[in-house]
Amino acid sequence: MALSHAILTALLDEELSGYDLARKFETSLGFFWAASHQQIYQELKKLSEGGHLEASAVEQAGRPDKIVYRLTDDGRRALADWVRETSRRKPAKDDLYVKLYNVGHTDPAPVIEELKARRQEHGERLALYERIRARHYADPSALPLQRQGIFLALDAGLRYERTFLAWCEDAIDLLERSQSAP
Amino acid sequence: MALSHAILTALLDEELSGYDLARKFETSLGFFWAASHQQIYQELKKLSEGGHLEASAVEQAGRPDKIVYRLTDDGRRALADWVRETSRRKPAKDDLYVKLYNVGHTDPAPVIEELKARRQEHGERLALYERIRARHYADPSALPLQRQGIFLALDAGLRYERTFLAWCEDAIDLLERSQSAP
DNA sequence: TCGTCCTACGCAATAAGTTGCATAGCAATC
DNA sequence: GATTGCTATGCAACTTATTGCGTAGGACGA
Repeated sequence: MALSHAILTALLDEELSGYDLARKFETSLGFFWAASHQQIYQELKKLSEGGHLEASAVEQAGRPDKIVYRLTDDGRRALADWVRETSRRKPAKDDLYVKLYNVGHTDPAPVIEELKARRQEHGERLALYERIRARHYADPSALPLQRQGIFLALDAGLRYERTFLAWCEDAIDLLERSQSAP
Repeated sequence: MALSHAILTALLDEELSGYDLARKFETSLGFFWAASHQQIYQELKKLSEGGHLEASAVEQAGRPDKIVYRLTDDGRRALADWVRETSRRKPAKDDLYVKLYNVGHTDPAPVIEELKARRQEHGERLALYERIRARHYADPSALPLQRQGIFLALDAGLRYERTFLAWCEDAIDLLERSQSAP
């Protein structure tokens, strides 16, 4: 009951094709709720059948035709209902933490390597978030309400990446020190 | 390919029944990889059939009999192989962020309520992590390697909760200010 | 013209996770 | 003696997500 709501959310302001949505889920909303194109197309079909979306075929010149989806009143209502429901937090579910539990039983070197790869990856993501913030959300309190919500999600992402990055550094330090002086 | 490895990891040092594992997954490892008892029992069956675990029935007096599982050499090897593989990060997938994207289109009040509930929840989790650290991991660099990995996971959890909590406060502030002075 | 890339949509199989229900022994308590 | 609660295990149905593959049109450059 979740990807469907993310899709409805993505269609709040604009009508999009499955392809457009798939691209959108590679950035923005996709930072907080990832989905592959296969999943998206399936979900779109269900949502249309359920009356939450309305599909219309659009002929295009110079490229394949497409199907564009837009929110129905029903869909808009269902989404608003969902926002009103309370949701539960989900545990992190990151392999890395499980791997850390293995550190005493297995060579820590590959885990250290993975930590370094993550440091790189999260550093890049952090830089990306920072660029987005500088470009679009420089003065949060001046934003209209609609953009404030998105800013807050971005801000959560920013803080998360920063925190993870700092942890990574310390984790690498600790494990490398233990390895060189056992 | 993930819960199975979490289960193997949980069985590194001790042999446990499905019931024991289910309880273990409510704390410690479960903070980083949640699983229900149904999932655990199914996975245990698969892992035994695959030769990664060995099952033995244990008769008990005063309570129902149980089945205890222990790692086979094969399982230990498979686990070590998995630790050596590199894994990818997973996106957060928290409903809350998707809901924030709805804030301009819907009444923000229920989202603010949810933020407050989360503040409470994450505050409690943080306090729990802090108690665990004070009790068992007061001096990280003095720990044996095996405990260091677990400490690092705990430390990641600690930092995450602290960061989330601070974000929550700021998010509530921002949204409440916007609401009272639109 | 051949290969590659982008747009655009989809199927099928499998894996992973959730929800609801069921069973059963024993202990303690009311 | 009936209810509640803990230990202990499981089935069945369903939803959600992943992986791999397939089709097809047009653009663009070598």
